[in-house]
Amino acid sequence: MTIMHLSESTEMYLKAMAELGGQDVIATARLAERLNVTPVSVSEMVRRLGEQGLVSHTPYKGVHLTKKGREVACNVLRRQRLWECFLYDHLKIDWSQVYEFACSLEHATAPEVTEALAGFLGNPQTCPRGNPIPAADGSFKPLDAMPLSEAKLGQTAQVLAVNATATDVLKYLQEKNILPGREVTVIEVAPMQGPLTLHVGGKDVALGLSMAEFVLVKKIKN
Amino acid sequence: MTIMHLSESTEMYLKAMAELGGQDVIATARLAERLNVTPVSVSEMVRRLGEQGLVSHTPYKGVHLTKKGREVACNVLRRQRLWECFLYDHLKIDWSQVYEFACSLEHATAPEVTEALAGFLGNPQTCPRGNPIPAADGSFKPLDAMPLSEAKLGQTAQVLAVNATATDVLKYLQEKNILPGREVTVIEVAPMQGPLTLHVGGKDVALGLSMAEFVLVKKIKN
DNA sequence: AAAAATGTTATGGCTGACCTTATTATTCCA
DNA sequence: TGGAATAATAAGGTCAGCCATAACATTTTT
Repeated sequence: MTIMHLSESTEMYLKAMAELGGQDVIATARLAERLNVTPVSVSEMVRRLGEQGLVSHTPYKGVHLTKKGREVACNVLRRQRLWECFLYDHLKIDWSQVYEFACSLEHATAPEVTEALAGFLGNPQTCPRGNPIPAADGSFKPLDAMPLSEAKLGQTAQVLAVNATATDVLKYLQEKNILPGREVTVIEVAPMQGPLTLHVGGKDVALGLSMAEFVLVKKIKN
Repeated sequence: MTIMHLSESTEMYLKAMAELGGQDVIATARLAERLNVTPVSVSEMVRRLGEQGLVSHTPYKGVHLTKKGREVACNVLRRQRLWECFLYDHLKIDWSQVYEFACSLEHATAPEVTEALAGFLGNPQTCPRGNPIPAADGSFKPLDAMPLSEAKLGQTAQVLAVNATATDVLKYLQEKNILPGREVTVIEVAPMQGPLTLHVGGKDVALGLSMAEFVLVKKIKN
């Protein structure tokens, strides 16, 4: 693997794609949203990433990670999630803030430090948000889960992971107790892309569909 | 204290000044050396830092930290050195590499993380290189030490701290056993800014004067 | 099939932190 | 005191990563 210096920005683009795409093709607009930049900026950056062989872009159809890009992205995710573990388990940083702090650290982490950290933490398999941590060799088994947004009325499911990254979103989910391990039941599905109403931890909670997309669950009943 | 985003570069300049100046006036050329940039770039940056009230510059006389600049610098040093402790004590990173890895992390560390880390580490007072760690409020008692470069022939002294930052320099000092806690005896002082010859750990070691400036010692005999 | 929405490209601009080269100012020292 | 060394300033350039605006292409919806 060629050694090259990837900028923080590059890492953020690749990570975003891994987080919200995995293998699939991703709309450039989704990237713009998640990264908080304009679509024009995404287009520019996607071209640069394409030139570096990290992504492959079919105009008007979306963009996806190449093998090389996915390797880099998994590496970034590994660092990110290991730091999340450290910040949460050892530094007792608030759950909703862990992602953003880990994100900064991630970009500044040399491979030696990453592996030493993994050892220190005991090679954890998931981060505090429930997402799997890719192995040092880049291998990565995605969760067998579905987005809560696809759950049917009456369904009870267990939250496996939260794939959101924005601190305010994480804070909201934390307050509403929509956290890994919890069980939620869908008690209402409003029409017209309206919110889901969930029963969780003895309370009813309304959750917008777009937020529900980032809550990954496993059916456990019905 | 006004909240503002200081760039990584700004932090590096201020840290460099704190490391090699403390209170004193520093020649812009020394900054250029340590930061590995041209004197012209230092001039530019010093102007910018001056405009932000972080340093005060008297042309041809040098530059020094303002109160505000020193506060920021101490904060940076605190983060830097706390990470050094973590990397060395917990991740078992090689002594000579700890500085550079900590340096990257430092710029990416939020105040909450800094303080949580300090707590986790048990509020250490010195970093693995022997330098004192400024307190959270910015207070900072410098070492009562002299540079080894000023030691006289025949002098025996104990190394208190190593103020070098370049990994190759640290590696050299590590190999030669010039480390905090060690005792060194000056057995020769070559003329014309020539090297010192030291006796340390049963061996004789030659040390250039400029490197010796970054080894801080306390006289213990003669 | 036309209109609306979405995605892409082109152009030009900005910022921070560097760089080089050349000129000018100051300080130091013999 | 005059030349050498050092420091500062000026002018112009680069690069990444963003921005806005506008034109154009494609896809989706009606």
